[in-house]
Amino acid sequence: MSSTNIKPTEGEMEILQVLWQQGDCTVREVHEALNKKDAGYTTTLKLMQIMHEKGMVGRDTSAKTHIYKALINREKTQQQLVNKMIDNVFNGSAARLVMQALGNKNASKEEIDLIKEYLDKLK
Amino acid sequence: MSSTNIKPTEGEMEILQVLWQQGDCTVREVHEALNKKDAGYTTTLKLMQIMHEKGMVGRDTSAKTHIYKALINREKTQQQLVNKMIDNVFNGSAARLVMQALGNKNASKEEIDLIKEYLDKLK
DNA sequence: GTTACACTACGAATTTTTTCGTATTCAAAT
DNA sequence: ATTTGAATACGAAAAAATTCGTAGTGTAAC
Repeated sequence: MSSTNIKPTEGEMEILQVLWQQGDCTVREVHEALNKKDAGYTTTLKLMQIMHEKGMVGRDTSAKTHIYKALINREKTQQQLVNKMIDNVFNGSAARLVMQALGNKNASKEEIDLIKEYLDKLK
Repeated sequence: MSSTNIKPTEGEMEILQVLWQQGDCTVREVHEALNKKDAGYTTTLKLMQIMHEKGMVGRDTSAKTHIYKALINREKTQQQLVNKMIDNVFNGSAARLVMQALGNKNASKEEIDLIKEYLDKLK
């Protein structure tokens, strides 16, 4: 029961996305990356401070402008969320989630090939 | 902006699961299907009443014991949630979600074959 | 040094979700 | 008819998540 079982909220996920993608960031950088018209700067700030309290992100406060970094692992977090969705939405069937994910527009031919390749490796 | 954009909460999803799987149910049936030790009967009841207000479920109140049924479409709802997760967690890549889903979770050989078959059809 | 500015801290209001206690109703068994 | 048990209705508390206003603080420019 360590860094496992951390369950980011939706708002927190958006912020983690930015941190994972862009690396360490200031609050302003994060705030601008997610350009939400419906939320002010201090909202983002507060969220990130809360995430810090929860141990999801670390920060360097040596300078006036603090630098945040994701502390929880990207893949592990994704895995958790996917597993949860498989249970919660697809009754435990990974296959059904996969098909649902591919069923709509989202998958290009390249992506599908990638997946087939991956499946062959799994076998 | 009709039945789209309905975003069930986690608790609501659990209830929808039951309704989708078992078909129409009484509150008690649902409540027992999700045997949560941490929530009483009236909690489930209230949730289902709220879902009714939101239009997620319908109910037959002609008898004393009301019968609830899911009103929102299972596949459509699943698709919504998956798409959201692809955006929110996997930066828009369906393939990455798929691989993450298959990577850890116990995807059986049968499931994997099923998926390959499915992929071939997509092409 | 003073001003101006951008940043963080903090508290609090709001909204959403979850939970439950209590009242009421209905029907079946006594 | 009365009791009893199981169901719904309702209000409201509690918890969680989101939002923002305002105050304070440090730094750079003047």
